[in-house]
Amino acid sequence: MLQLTMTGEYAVRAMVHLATLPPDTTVQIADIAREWDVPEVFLRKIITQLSRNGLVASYRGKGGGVALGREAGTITLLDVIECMEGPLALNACLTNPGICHRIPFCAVHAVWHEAQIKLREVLTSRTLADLAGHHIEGCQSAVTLDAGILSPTDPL
Amino acid sequence: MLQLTMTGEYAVRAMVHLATLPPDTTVQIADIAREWDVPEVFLRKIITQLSRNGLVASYRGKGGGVALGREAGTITLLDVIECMEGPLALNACLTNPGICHRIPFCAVHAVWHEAQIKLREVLTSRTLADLAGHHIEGCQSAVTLDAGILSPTDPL
DNA sequence: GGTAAATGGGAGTCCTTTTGTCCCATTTGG
DNA sequence: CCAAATGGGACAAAAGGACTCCCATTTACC
Repeated sequence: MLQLTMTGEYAVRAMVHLATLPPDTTVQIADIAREWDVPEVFLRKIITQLSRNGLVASYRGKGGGVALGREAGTITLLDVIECMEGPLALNACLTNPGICHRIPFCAVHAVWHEAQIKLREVLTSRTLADLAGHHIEGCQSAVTLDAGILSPTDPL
Repeated sequence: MLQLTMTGEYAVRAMVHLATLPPDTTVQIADIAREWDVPEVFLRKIITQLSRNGLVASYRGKGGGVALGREAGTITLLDVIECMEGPLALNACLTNPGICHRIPFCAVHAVWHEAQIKLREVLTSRTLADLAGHHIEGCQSAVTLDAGILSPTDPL
């Protein structure tokens, strides 16, 4: 299917969570799992993978936990997704040219190529810092909503 | 996975094939299957689905076959893909808002929304007429290559 | 009418991927 | 040493993808 998997989705949630914390703060996987509705043991696998690629730093032993592996401003959404799902390939012919023997005269291939470039552009245009910032703002808006200062129907 | 399925890929091949034919020409499914390396029985299922949505017109009985259901210029790549794979949804939260209880303050959701719009733009920017045209040109280039007028290393 | 040639449709098979779980090893602070 | 944390391998259930089989239906032509 042309859709992000739960693995990728969960990874993004975890990374956004980490990005909202003050730099170098560590948090435990169980806490992330609880707050973002992710099965804990599964999230452990996911974070291990992120850790192997340097996107998160993990600390074992009592008092350990995980933190962002690099500065939030240097990690894009695409980084997280490709870490879990492998290189982006909207169509198999984009990574494995041998599959389609009609390249180089396949016009469809060119369209997929263009589509993939556009998708990459969007997915690399926001860093975790951006996403975390908006997330925090959004939460504050929500709190404001709860406080009744804004009507629930007001546009954000 | 974030990738087109074989079902969608085969459907595109078949539609491009139909679009290269003169208007209202019918061809048999077995012929398309043979020429484009698609399992015939499987392609029959795919074309049935395209037929149900009016993208192809099918004629049963001896001497029957299939043809384009509408003018090639009115059918986009997205039409074909969505016919086979359902509505485009890069992330589940785009079609099923209830899944993510953090909307409307989820910044990631907004990114997926933008990415999907861009992807739709590309996939709707080319009709089968465009693709068939380029396909024919490409084939002619290939023929020219075969004739030895151009070197195989010459850029197309 | 009968037969051959074409698409239509339901059911089912096989395989891979996804989405997890279980259990235990390893690390580390107190 | 013990409790608390991550790491890793094996495994399991469920879903989805990629087909096949069998037969029904339609139609042209003799």
